[in-house]
Amino acid sequence: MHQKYAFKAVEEKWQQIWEKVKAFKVTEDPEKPKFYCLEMFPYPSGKLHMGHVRNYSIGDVLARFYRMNGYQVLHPMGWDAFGLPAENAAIKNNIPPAKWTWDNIANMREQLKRMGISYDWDREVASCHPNYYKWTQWFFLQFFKKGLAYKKASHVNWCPSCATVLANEQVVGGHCERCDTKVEKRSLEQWFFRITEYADRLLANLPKLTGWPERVKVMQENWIGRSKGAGLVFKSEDGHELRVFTTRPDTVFGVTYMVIAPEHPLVEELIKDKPQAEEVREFVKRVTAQDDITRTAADTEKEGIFTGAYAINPFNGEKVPIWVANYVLLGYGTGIVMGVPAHDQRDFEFARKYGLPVKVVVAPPGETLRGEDLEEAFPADGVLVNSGEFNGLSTKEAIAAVTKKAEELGIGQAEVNYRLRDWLISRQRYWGAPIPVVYCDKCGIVPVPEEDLPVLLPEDVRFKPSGQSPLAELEEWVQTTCPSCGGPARRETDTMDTFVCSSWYFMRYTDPKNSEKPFDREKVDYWLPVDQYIGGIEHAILHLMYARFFTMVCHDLGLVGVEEPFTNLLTQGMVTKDGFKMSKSKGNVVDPGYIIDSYGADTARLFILFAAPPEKDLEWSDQGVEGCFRFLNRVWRLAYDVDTRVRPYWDGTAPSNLSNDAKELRRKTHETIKRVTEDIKERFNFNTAISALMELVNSLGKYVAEADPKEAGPVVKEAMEALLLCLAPFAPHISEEIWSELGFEGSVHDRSWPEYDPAALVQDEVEIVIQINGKVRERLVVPKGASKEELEKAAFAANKVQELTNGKQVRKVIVVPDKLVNIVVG
RNA sequence: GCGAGAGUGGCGGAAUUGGCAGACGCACUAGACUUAGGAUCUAGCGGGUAAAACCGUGGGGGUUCGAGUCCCCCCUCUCGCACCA
Repeated sequence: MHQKYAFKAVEEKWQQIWEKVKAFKVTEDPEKPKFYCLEMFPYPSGKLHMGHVRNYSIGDVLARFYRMNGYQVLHPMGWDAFGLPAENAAIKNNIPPAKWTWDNIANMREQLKRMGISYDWDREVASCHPNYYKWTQWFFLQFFKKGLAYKKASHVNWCPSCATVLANEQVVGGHCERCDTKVEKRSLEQWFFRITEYADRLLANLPKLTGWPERVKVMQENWIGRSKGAGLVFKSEDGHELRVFTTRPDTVFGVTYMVIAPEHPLVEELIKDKPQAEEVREFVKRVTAQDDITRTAADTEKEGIFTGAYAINPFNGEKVPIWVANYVLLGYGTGIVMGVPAHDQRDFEFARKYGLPVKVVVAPPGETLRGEDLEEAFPADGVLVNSGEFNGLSTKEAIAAVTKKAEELGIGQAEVNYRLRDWLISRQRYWGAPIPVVYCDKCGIVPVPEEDLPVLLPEDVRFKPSGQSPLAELEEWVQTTCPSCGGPARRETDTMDTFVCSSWYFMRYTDPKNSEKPFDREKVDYWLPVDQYIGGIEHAILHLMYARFFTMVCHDLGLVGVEEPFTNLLTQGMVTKDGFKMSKSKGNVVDPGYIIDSYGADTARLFILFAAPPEKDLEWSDQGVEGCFRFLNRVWRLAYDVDTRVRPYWDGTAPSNLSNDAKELRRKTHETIKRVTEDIKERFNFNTAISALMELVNSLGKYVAEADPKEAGPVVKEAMEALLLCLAPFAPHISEEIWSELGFEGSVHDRSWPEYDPAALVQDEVEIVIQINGKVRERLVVPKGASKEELEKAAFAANKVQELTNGKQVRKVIVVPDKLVNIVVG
């Protein structure tokens, strides 16, 4: 064994061996329990960053741990390879997106291999490969057949910088989730997935996801935003239907005006021939020009204008004015709201501003409220007043009664509304999976037949600096024949949102080479659900909700048995430096490649796991890395010492009368096994698992230096073996090298995870604490398991205790065996 | 404003069931080895004191023999949502 820890040689050696023998290849084995360990696949930007290192190091610990525990472990890796950066690079450097992407993949694959992550590389997928996106397109066709994919015109989010539309989920605070540009509204015809049809299931299943962080579930719940209420139909004087959604149908007698969203198509109808028409048009123009953030901020001043039209309240026949106002959104409910100022704070503010009447219809039991006296709305439950036949009912009763009445009159029904919108999946971009549809003058929208898939993305394209997709201008690609009538037709030139590609990759991993179908039912059912999914919190809504939706659809299509894809979810924290997320613009990026070159992959992995628990943010520390490097060097020196001095004697059996030091080391060994096992399996606290290993190394080092090698042999062997086995998931290369150098058999990674011996943990003696009035005054070493009486006696026998209790009255003595004695004196 | 989470040495963080606060690591200090030390080893390392006492887990109160941990009130920070009818 070399005296010096040559990490570079060690890591390269084992990486080559593992690759050659395909150490981490896995297949289905119904005899064994399975563990599907998945890390979110990366966008191939070209270089690994520390967030990746953290993500994959966490996953690799679990994968290796469960493998050693006898599981068939599926641990795959692939590439979320479509997306805009490839196009930007193409424009900037004149490299085709495909080449740029594949070069990046090659680089990053090399870096991952240098990290020593235990992937089954035979299962690698890349979403930009025709063998993959063929099936993405196939899914689109299945969705289309089921009516879950459809095209419609609507007001959509447009990112001027990305030159494409975005899904609602990809707009964060009015800005593009990707590039942070302010998003605009455009009226366009686009493809959607009908995710709203699954809103209830997506919501209902959330409580079942017990292995998910609470906050992710809350975020999804808020995003889906279910509210129960009623749909009611009002009519304008000239006969237009005004459908509203309300969560408070009980307040319908309190309606004193109606409000319609400025963008609502009905506005034009209502103001026709009205003297206010021009004024209203100008108002609409002004409001719609505002960006969404200002428009929807809670503190934006409510503004409105009377349309000149009136509506009739179907419940009491009252005639109320119809207004247009900025606080009503076209995108939620019906875009029309009944104004009940007495019981809704927004309506109240609006009514006060424009002098509209405030009519109280709900009051606290036994009290009277007067609309003109109110200083704010009364939104709480109460008893109905001024509401005709419904007077005297409670809010709850009235909601039911009014809804029922509306049904009888044929003017409404109970309704559930969602904040969730359908998923806009078209992108006006080139580097994505083409939507497999053609437009025929005769037949209209025609899906491409399954046997014609994939619709290949032409790779020989030229980019203009304008940022526009070159697909639309590629006439030879756009022009095609209609699969239905054979006549001339034009291809859809939009591609799919990359989140579509990433919504099913975890299923493809189970059968990545299948050319007949996206994946085999038996294989996917063997592996799914993913037992542990690991990734960043930024996907709490986006990817994680889309993937759940996709899995449900696949379930309904009979493609997979499960409805929920991810049993346990771990959201890792950010890697920061100087308190900020690492980013090029901040100039605080630490390159993993540099760390691996300078200290090795084992050190990099160890540091990133040791510095903080996985869910928390992790502050990068160059000195912390040094510390971990020093630790691995200590492990190496320890192994070297053991190899030269103890190993010749370690194959005998341990004497039955071990010295106290030897016993203590055995205890430490087994305690370490216990702690590391529990920290990995039950708590994901890799930082404390590593500190336990450090403690073992410290004890072992001390023992080896002091003990007689002949006596120490077997005990040291046991400790060393446990150390290497427990260290293997964290620092796989050095563990493997020392394992083999010390003459242990086979690969450390093929060995069973060690079990601790409870007998070795038992101590003959324990140190207990003697407290007086709750303060520690003395420590005593007593036989383990001593009785309460014995402990009390021993405590009072101690000099210090006698001194301090002398002349005082002992009021109470609390004895906790093997822990403490607390003497209360007064 | 609403919801979730957090607040412990100079720093990252431990403390799993209410029972020795600060494991482990970093930084720092002293010493050893050395031509040298940014290597390695030994010792120390919350504040305070000559040593003790004493003080100490964001602040205040409470329960308890005993509270970082449980309860109530408050402060600060982070994240999410925010005119959703």
